[in-house]
Amino acid sequence: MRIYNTLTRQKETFKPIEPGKIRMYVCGMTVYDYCHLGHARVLVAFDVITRYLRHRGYDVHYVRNITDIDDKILQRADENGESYSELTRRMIQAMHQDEARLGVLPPSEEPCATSHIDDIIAMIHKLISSGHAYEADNGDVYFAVESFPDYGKLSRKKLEDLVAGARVDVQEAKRSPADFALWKAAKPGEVSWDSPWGEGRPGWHIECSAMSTKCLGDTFDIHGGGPDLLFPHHENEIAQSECATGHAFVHTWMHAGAIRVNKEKMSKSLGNFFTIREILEKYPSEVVRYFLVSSHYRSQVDYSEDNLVEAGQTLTKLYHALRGVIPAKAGDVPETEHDRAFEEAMDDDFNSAGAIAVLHAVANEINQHRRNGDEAQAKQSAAVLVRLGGVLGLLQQDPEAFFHAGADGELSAEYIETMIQARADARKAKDFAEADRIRDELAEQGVILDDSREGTSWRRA
RNA sequence: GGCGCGGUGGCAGAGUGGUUAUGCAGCGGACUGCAACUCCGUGUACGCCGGUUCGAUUCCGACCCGCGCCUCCA
Repeated sequence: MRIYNTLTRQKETFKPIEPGKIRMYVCGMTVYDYCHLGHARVLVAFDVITRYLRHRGYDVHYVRNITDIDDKILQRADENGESYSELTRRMIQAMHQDEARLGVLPPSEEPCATSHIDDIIAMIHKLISSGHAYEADNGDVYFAVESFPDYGKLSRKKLEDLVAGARVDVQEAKRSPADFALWKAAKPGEVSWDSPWGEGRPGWHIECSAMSTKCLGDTFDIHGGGPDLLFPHHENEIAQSECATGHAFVHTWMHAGAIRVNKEKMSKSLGNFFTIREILEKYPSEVVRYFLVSSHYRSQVDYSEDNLVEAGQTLTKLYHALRGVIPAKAGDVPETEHDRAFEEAMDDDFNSAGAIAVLHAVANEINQHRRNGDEAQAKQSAAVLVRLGGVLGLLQQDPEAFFHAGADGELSAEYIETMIQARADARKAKDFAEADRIRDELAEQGVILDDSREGTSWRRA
């Protein structure tokens, strides 16, 4: 299996530190607002990666953190007139709902920053005593970037360039402009924790270093996250962790690609981001997941109406192959050439787009068997399709449920069934004008009818 | 300015030194009361210019264009 490592900028043959086991950490979200599409991309990407690694027989310990204390959380809670903990409680709950709807399995562990203040303080303490951090005049504690010769190895930045750059926040209290906060002194009235350096709270980067090493050890296999975390967040994590533990931090760094919206960068500052729940009002959740999985996790994807509609059409085709076929029992279906082709694609840096092409080949095979009247073979192939789809977190619904799922305000299933019966009566009486009128009427309301020997089934457009 | 990624057919999106990606859409045929679904067939491709090679979309170099990070953001 080969995985692209951001640290070396190339695909490498993957070898776990401990045979058969994989320790993975992914930066989760800061819970001050609902999850947006960018979060969905990272969530789904690492969900597919975890599912595939497990499919390959690895015991995966997947840790994804929650940042539940930071400036944005305090600011938002203040605006809302609620406590920071009430805000984060609500947002964590919402995140779990969104995840579940996208078919994202929960991580093995989900540590929160505020539950690990002791570990964070212990790590800062180590950094100060080893000369990698210092307490500044303003009460903050900073990491001394110049004390770590490897600083910049992940993002390939040179310290002199960063220091010379105009965008670095120059603060009097810092020794070097590129130094970053490990501990922030509390302002009056702010929520805070006691520490050797006075009341305050952790900086953003330190929690990930403290929690990842706490949960997974000084050195672990994979660390992932969104594309914009590469610098400074992950660069800083490396500096903190390697200085504190004296060991290499992470073997393989993985970063998902960015999401664009109608060919424009999606970002907080542009205000053009969509939350997952907004998107799920317009499209079925599995269509959104299919859209995300149908391109490689590192590529940039463009969210647009056209692209989502196409994803829906394609997923519909796959479910059509499964409709009316009861898959054979998984245990009765030996590995096929499709399984091998699927794994060949996924072994190459999780090429889910290539893997989906295999799904289409299997669907085509089901349809051919059915056309040839070979139900037994169709059941076998259907089992393969469900098995491989499951590795991507797709095609696990009952096909009828997928076709019938509708939003509020759409025609009810009962009404549709009644109309189908009326049309069947008309057809029996050879009153095709009436039959077509009913079909057209339903079509106008977004319901498409499919006739077959067994009767008429329906789906929503 | 510094660092990095990419330009594939109408669209989406893989991949490869010589042989079909795949999907959506289109066209022709079969099936159907007519459709839908499905099946069969079919067209359109690798930004530009050089180089290496028997042969390059695939390797190398220059150029053009797009994008990302360098600032809170996944």
